[in-house]
This record gives sequence, structure tokens and C-alpha cells, in this order.
Amino acid sequence: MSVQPPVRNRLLRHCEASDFARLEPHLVPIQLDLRQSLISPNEPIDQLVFPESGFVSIVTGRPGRQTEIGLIGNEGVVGAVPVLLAGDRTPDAHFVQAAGHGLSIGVEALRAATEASKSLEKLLLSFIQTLMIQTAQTAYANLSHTLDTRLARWLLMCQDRLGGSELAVTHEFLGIMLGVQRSSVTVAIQMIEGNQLIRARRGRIEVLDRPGLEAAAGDSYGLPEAEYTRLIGDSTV
Amino acid sequence: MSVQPPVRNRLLRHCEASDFARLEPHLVPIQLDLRQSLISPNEPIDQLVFPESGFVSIVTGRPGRQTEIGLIGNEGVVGAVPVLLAGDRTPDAHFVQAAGHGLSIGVEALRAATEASKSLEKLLLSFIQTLMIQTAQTAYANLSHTLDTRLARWLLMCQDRLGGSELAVTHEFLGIMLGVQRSSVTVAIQMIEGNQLIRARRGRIEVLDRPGLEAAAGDSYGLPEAEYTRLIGDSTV
DNA sequence: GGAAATCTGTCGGGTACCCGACGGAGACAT
DNA sequence: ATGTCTCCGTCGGGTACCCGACAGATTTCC
Repeated sequence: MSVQPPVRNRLLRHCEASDFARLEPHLVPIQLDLRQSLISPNEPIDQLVFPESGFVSIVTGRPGRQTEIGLIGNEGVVGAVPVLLAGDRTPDAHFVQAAGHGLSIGVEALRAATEASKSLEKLLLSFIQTLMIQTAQTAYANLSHTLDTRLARWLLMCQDRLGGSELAVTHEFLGIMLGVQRSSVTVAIQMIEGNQLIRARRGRIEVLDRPGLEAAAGDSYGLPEAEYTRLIGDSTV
Repeated sequence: MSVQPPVRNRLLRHCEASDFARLEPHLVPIQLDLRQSLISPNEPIDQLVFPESGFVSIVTGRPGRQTEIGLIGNEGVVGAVPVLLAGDRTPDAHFVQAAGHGLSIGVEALRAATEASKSLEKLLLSFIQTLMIQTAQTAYANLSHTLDTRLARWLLMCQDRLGGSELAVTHEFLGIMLGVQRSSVTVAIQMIEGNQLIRARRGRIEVLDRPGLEAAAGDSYGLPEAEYTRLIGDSTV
């Protein structure tokens, strides 16, 4: 393990130095604009993106009834599933949910790198494993937890990937992510705000009490995060 | 592509002959008894299982509140995710949901085979991709579809893996799988039975009108199945 | 055969969330 | 300041499903 100082993507930071050296010449900085689509459903993928800041949502379902099944920020890479597993495309849409920037790499360059290095391939497959667990937990939370709880989970996952304590999201947008309607989000936010865990302003939510939020999220939060730490490394690196 | 005549597992049937030859000496027939646990949460995995008949549920969540996130029958292999991706264990429980039999293989033998053959590795990774899509669709269905619809989806997935038109399940068990309580299942079954799509007896459900069931399932059913056909092959082989 | 266990149908009260709608309130431009 | 736009709070009626409970039906055991 080694650390690449100027890079903020945790997956790249946890690369062995030789693997990072393999990727580095092909990495191209790109801007991640709000709502920008990185991967469209069923279209061939030409590049992967390692987010450095901001994050990306994976959503599925027919338009108008979409729902989020995963979230990728600087702990991961966007596009690894179809490229490393199979088929070069996916039925799920991937778009920028919080603006930022990232490092992109062409599919062929990445594939060449993973074929040359087992350790790099293993790292990326490990990330895919954590993403699967995240999706599974989403399925679980959607079924067995109330909106308050799921909202707490989402805020925590969001904060993990943004670093700061203030998130820029509207109730409308949260409703789409959580698959409920806007006015239900308003009520859920008031509930959590009433417990002094967050403070809500127009278009922004500030996390006041993270441990309290984790308690509110209960067992809907934490499993993929723990698995990430076990398989890849902790966030302090 | 080649066909292994005595084998009913579709993944093995879609193997190239050379890949099947690599696996075949290590395959051990095993019985799959109802509710038998194949993989326990967070315990090291020592074998994978290619089901020949019956199927296996993947469930997550704390005991008493578990819910199904995936289903593997003779189209797949149980244990591929942790073994091929990372870590040799998974937080999710895998247990036999419909009795039958299968072919097991030790983890080391399988790993040796996938390291020796790119095509075999690709086949198994493709299956993992379809499993991810299945879990994502489960998350979607749990959030956006009513119980009737999700039940129709489950019956279809079940029938795909069993072949016949009669399934042996109790309402109680369906409730656990679908994450609702038993009496709600009774009502949902009556609803579907009222439309002549199924016939329910004590402990058994018979599918009468599969196209009708597919219509009832709407867009909650079909995506992973289509992806399986695209990536691996159709069910007629 | 009868007893015991299991499974299924039903009911009544309760909660979470949907859905549409409307008015107020913060941000921004002119 | 004035209007415009977006976002937020709230309400009332409706539906899906929870939850516990109980009685009838079917199967299994003896």
C-alpha cells in the first residue's frame, strides 16, 4: 500500500504504487457538473470516472418512477461494474448528484491495466463487492425502514462522500432519491430536525449530530462501509 | 459454446467444453435440503454450489426482519460473489428455499480454474452482473410496487428456476421473502387468484397463466432475465 | 379413528405514505 | 420595490400494509 498525495480518490490512494503508476498516465481530470450523466442506460461505456469530490447516483426504474440503488463518491469508481464484470453496458443510469471533479480513464486503458495487474483487478472487484452490499442494503431499507430512517441513512452516506457537514439538496430531489413524494420528505426532515440531528435551510441541510443520525439510521447504515474498511482500507489514509 | 448433456445447471451448460472439463473432476453432487444453509453471514466460504434443481435465497437484515435480496437456481452458482470478487465471506445468508440437488466445488479448485481460464472467469463475472441487476430490481420493486406486483414477480422468478408450474410455498414463507406479514400475503394471493393467474392450495401455488402473471408483474420482472440471455445465453440450451 | 400441528381466511384498528393542491417564503432579476 | 421563480410547509382524503387475534380448514401423528 502506498499513498498518492495529490489524489483524493480513496480507491486510487489505496492502490499499490505500481498500480497507480500504471493508471496515472491515462487519468484525465474532468469536471462533474450537477445532473451530468456519466453512464446512460444500455449505451456502451467508453470511460470510467474516479470521483475526487462530489458524488454520483445510480438509479433504476422507468422514467418518472426512478429510484436510487447506489451512490458512489471518492471512495469508488463509476462504471466498474459493467466494464469489469461483463457486457460494457448497464440498464441503470449514473448521474452526478453533487457537483465536483474527478479523474476519468478510458475503458481500454483500464482494462489493460487490470489485465496486467492482479492486485489492481482485485482492488476494483473488492469495490464492486461493497457496491453490491450497498444495493442489497438499499433493498432491505426500502422494505423494512420508515422514511425517517432511510433519510438518516442517506444523509450519512452523503456526508461520508462530501466530507463537510453541509449538503446542498432540495426536498424535491431527496424525494426522487428516496422514492417518495416531496411533501413526505418535508415531514421526515422536520422529524429529524426536531431531534436536533440536522438543521434544514432552503436548499441545504446541515448535519449537527452525526452519532445521533447514526442511531436514527439503525441497522440500515454501516454494513457496506464496514466491508469497505475491511476489504480496502479506512478513510483516514 | 458446448453442451454438457447430463448437467442441468445452465451456467455449466453454457461453459466452453474446455472450461467444463476443467471443473468437472472437482464437481461433487450434493443434496439441497429445504432450509439448509449454504453460506452463513460472515463465515469463510469453503465451497460453491451449482444448483441443478431447487433454488437458493439470499437474504439480508437482522434476524426476525430478514428480507430476500436475490434468488439463485440452476441458472447460476451460489457463492460466486464473495469468492470471485473479494474477501471470501459475505454479510448475507444463503439458504435452500426449494429442495433439490446441485454440484459443489471447493473454493480453491474453482479459483484455480478461473485463474487458468479467462473465458470461465468471464462467464462467472457475467453471472454476478445479472445478480447485481436482480438485487437492484428488488430494491426498485420494494419501493415502487405493491405487494400483488411483487408477488407476481416472485412467482415468475420461482417458476423460471423450478421449471414446473407448481410451487411448494406457504404464505408464511412468502411473507418472509417479500418482507410483509403473512395475512397480507393471503390477501395478495387472493387478488391474483381472482384474476385466474394462479391457483392456490394449502402449501402450494400453481401457475395457470404465465403471460398474465408477467403482465401483472409489469416492469418489476424481466430485466435481469434479459441481461442473462444477452450475456450468457437463453434457457433453451 | 382422534389429537395435534400447521396452514389459511378474515376482521378491526392503526400507521406510513400517496396524491393533489394551495399559500407562504426565500432568492433573484429588473 | 416589484414581479418571478423556486422551494418549503401544510392540509384533507385515500390506499397499502402493519399488527394482533381468532376460527376454520387441512395435514400429520398416534
